[in-house]
This record gives sequence, structure tokens and C-alpha cells, in this order.
Amino acid sequence: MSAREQSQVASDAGLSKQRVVAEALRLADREGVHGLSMRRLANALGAGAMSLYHYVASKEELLDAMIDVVFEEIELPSAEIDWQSAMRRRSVSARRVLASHPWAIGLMESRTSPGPANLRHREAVTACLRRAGFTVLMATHANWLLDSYVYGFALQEASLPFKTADELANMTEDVYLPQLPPDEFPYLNESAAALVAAGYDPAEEFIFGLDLILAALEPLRASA
Amino acid sequence: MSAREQSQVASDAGLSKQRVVAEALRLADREGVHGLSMRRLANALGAGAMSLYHYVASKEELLDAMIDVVFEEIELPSAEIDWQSAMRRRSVSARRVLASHPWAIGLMESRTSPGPANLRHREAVTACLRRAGFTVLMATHANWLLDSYVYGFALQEASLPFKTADELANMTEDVYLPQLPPDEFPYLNESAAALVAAGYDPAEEFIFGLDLILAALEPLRASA
DNA sequence: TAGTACAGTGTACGAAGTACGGTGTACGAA
DNA sequence: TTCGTACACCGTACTTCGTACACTGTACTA
Repeated sequence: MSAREQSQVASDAGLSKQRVVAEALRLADREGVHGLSMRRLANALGAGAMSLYHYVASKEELLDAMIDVVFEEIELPSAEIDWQSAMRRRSVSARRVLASHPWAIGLMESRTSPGPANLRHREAVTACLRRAGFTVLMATHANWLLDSYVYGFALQEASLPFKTADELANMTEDVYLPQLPPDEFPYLNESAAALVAAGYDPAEEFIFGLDLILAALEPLRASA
Repeated sequence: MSAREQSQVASDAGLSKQRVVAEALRLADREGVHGLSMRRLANALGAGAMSLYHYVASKEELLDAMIDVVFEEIELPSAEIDWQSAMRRRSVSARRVLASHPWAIGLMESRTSPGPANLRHREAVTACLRRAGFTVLMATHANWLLDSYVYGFALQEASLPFKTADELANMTEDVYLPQLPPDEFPYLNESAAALVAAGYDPAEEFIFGLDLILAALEPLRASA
């Protein structure tokens, strides 16, 4: 078939939901959700647009499946170590995964029913907290708090217009500071200057808040 | 003109960027971002689709403007009261505003350049923290932490499929529990049961984490 | 050999964003 | 009074989107 040969990015092994969803991830990583269309996805797979509908009922279902793959990539909290270390590891993993799939954050708002990997993840996290001695209520609080922090951090990180410290410095000088008259925005100028001087690492920034939250949660568990 | 009379939802006072953006907010609140198209928006304003392009350069710019209006609605931290109270008030306000415009969260990921209201807001928050005695670095940390929590909470809240305690109870019984075999998801079952029994108020849940964060930040400020 | 199931496709429809080239009205200058 | 110009607005058309529907060819069973 001509379509088969036309675009050879993906190897020809027959389609499958897995392959469709995996290629959709790659496409979204490369071009953003906006660049992910059924036609382009089909083309990347060397197939016709309508063929995809043998594996996903609709684009919505495809997006749901993509989100769930993202959750699959996040490390589950280990039962072998203390709860703080376990939650720190899984949260760091979550941030890293979300940072590598920035489109996922924007998608979550519209996806209301959690997929299986999402459920497994929540179960494992709740289990970790409950076994550490948190009551049901406190575990719920801790869950909301930690997840809010992780998702919110990823959201802010995704909306930063730079990825490296160099880009930050350039953007700050060329784009931000001209927008920030020092008399109107004295504190933002101060911050910007400090940021450029000190460099910037989102992973470090993330750890600061995370450890602060974990430490604040510690006294709330009934030490079984 | 016929278009003028055809749709009368909005009063006929001539278009303006303000009016266009305000109506876009209303439309998005009612139908979600997905329901916001230039044609539908124009129709709601009693105008033709292309007329909108006299006030916004593109749909992207419209979305940017919408986000900035959302930031305008958030209460700025007051300089009159102690920093914790000020930050609590503005954070509660932010959550309420974001909850009333759920589409805003999903939009933020893709909007990389902050609007004027956004900048004013950041300036005011940073000012509040700096005046409370936080160093530049600590103020940055606190900013990231608080904003992450607020945005992440709003994101999770937006992706909840229910709005009231009643709906929660119904959804849990009819949709969630059937998906959660108790042997595979013991802790989620436990949580769900407790949640239905205790009822659920996102505003309360929000306050819990917020106060925990504020308390944890307190010792980090150099008491000027 | 005929029948059936399945994987994949081609065409078509309605809706989206928006480029382009209008049209009507208001208003200042001659 | 007339004309020129600027502005607000619109109709049409092009491209791309999601996807309904009817179709192909192949493989396997009876």
C-alpha cells in the first residue's frame, strides 16, 4: 500500500492500541497536543486516519489512554522504606515524568475519569500513607496536599518559556526586564536579578517545597 | 443589519476588546474551552466572526487576554495585615476564582507569557513576602510552593466529576466502587467510604493544606 | 467453493481558524 | 454640497480538523 511506504518513521508491524497510543505520546512530546491530530498520528504510523478508529473509539479515548500511560511511567511508592523517603521518590518521579510530557498537565483538567494506572497509583500512595500511621482522614489530606503540589509545580514549570539556565538569563534580559519598569515592579526586578545570578534548577526548587511539606506532615501521623 | 438582530444575548453597544473578552469568559464558563469558537463568540455578540479580529490578533491572543482577566479577579494580598492572613486571603480567593473558571487551569500550560494583571499579582505577592521578612531566595521558594499548591488544587478540583456532596455520593456508589474491587483496592475503598460518610467540601480541604504550608513557612522568615 | 470476520481505507460532511478583499457609514476638507 | 479617507465590520473561501459510512482485500471456517 502506498500509505505504508509513504511515511516510515514507525516500523510496520500492524497497528495495535498500544502502538497507536505510544506514537501519540511521541507526537505530543514533539509537537504539543495542538500538533496531535488523527491524520498526523496515522501518518506517523504509516496508516490511514480512519484505521486508528479500530483501536480507539474516539480522540477523547485516545487522550484518556495517553494520560494513563503517563501515570504508568510514575514510580510507585516503595513499601520497603520509610514513608517520607517513599513519597519523596514517587513525587520526584512524578515531577520528572510530567516535565517530560508537558501536554499531560493541560489535559488533566478535562479528563474526569481516572484510568487503571491512575487508580493503581492512588491505591499505592494511600496504602503507603495508611501504613505509615496516618488516619483515613489525614491520608486524604496528605494526598490532596502532595498531589496538588506536584501537579501545580508541573503546571508552573510547563508554562515557563525556558528550559535551561542560559535561556532563563537571555529571556530575563531580553523579554522580562523590559516589561518590568523598576518603579512599578521593584520586587519582581529584585527577584529576577537574584534568579539570573544564582541560576535556576527546577528539580532543586521542587525538592525545597516537597521536603517542607513532608516535614510538616510528619507530626500528623499517629505513630502506630 | 441582520446579524445584529439575529442574536440578542448581548446588548448592542459596539464591540471592544473588553466586551469580546468578557463574553468569551461567559461562553467558556458555560460551555468549556472546547465550546468557545470564534464563530460562536461572534454570534453571542451579535457580530460576524471576522469582526472579532479587529480587537484580538488571533484566538491565541484572546485566550491570553482571558487568562489575564482571571488574574484580575483574584484578590491581591493586603499590606495591612500579617503576612499569613494576607496570603491566606489571596490564596482562598485564587482557588475560588479558578474553581469558577475551570477552563483557566487547562489553558495555563500553553500560555507562556504573563499578562499585566498576572505581573501585578506576582509583584504584590512577592512584596508581601519580602516585607514580612523573607529573603529574596526564601520569597521565591514560598512563591513557588504556594502557587503550586493553589494551581494544583484547582487542577484536581476541576477534574473532579462532581460538584456537590450529593453528586459525590451518587458517583461513588454508581461509578467508582464498581470499578474498585475491594481486594485490589482496599485503601481506596476505605477512603471512598469515609469520604461519602463525612461529606466533602473542597474549600475546607483546601484550607487544611494551605494552613499547613503557611505554618511551615513561618519559621523560615528572618523576623526583620 | 461459499461465507464470514476482520484490518484497513477513501470519500465526504460539518465545523474550526483565519486570509483576503470587500461594503457601508462617519467625518473632515474643499 | 461633495469628495476622500479612515474605520468598523462582514462574506467568501481555503485549509485542517474529527469522524460517519460504505467500501476493499485478505484469512479462515464450513
